[in-house]
Amino acid sequence: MSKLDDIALQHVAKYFKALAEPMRLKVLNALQDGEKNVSQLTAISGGTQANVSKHLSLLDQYGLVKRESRGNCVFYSIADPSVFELCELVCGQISHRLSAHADIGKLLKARE
Amino acid sequence: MSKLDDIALQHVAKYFKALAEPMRLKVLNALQDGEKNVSQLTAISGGTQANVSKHLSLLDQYGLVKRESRGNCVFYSIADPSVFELCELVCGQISHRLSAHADIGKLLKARE
DNA sequence: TGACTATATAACAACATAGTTATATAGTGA
DNA sequence: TCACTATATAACTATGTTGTTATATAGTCA
Repeated sequence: MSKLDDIALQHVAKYFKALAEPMRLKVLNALQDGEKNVSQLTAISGGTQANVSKHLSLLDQYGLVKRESRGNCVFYSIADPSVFELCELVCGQISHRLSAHADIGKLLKARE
Repeated sequence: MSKLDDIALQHVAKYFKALAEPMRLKVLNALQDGEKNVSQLTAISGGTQANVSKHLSLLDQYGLVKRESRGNCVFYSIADPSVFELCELVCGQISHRLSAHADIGKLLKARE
C-alpha cells in the first residue's frame, strides 16, 4: 500500500506542480472562454513565444490542455473544466486567509 | 486590473506550489485524522526530522497547517480541511486521465 | 544545574525550473 | 520553389528547491 500510495502522491504532486506557476495559470485563465492559438496566448500573457510554447507543452503533457493543429496554427483548449473548481477553491482559501489578517492590502503588497 | 490579477495569480500559484510535493502531501494526509507532533510525522512519513520540520515550517507559513507547542512537543494540524477537497478533485482528474488510456498499470509504472 | 528529548535552523550539494536567444520545423500561398 | 508565418526546441543562465548533516534552541525531569 505505501509503495502505491507514494506513486499516487507523486502523481498528485505533479498535477499541483503544473498549476504552481503564475504564467501557466494565466494561460489557463485565458483559455477559460474558449480555445486560443499560441500567438493569441502569447499576446494575452505578455510572455515570449518560446516561453508560452514551453508552458503549453508542459500543460499538454500533464493533460491539462488539449492540442489541435489547424492549418498553420496550433489551438489549445482546456482539457477538463474542473481545473477551475480547483482554482476557485484555492482563491477561496486565500481570500479567507487574507481576511483573517486585518489588512489585505498590506499582505497583497508583501507578496512572496 | 492586470496588475492586481498578477498578484492574485502569484498567490494562487504559491498555494499550489505548497501542495506540489509528495512529502508535504504525505504529511497533510497523515494529519487528516487529527493533529500529530513532529516526531510522529517524521516516523509516518519516513523522512528525516530536519526535512519534515522544514516542510512543516513551509506548510505553516502558507497557512495550510496550524502549529501549537505543548510542553516539549510541537503539534501540527490541518488549518482548513477543504484542502482535501482539492486533493480529491485532483485524484479524480488523474484517475480519469489514467483510465482514458487503456493500461493504468503501465502509466503508474511510467511515472514521471 | 545537568542530562535528555524534541524541534528548528544553517550550510551545503544536487537537481529542477523559468526565461532568454537563436534556431529548427512545418504549413501557406505566390 | 521561395518567402512568410506559426510553433517547437536546444542551449544556456539564473534562480529556487529538496534533502542531508551538523548544530542551535528550548522544554522536561532528575
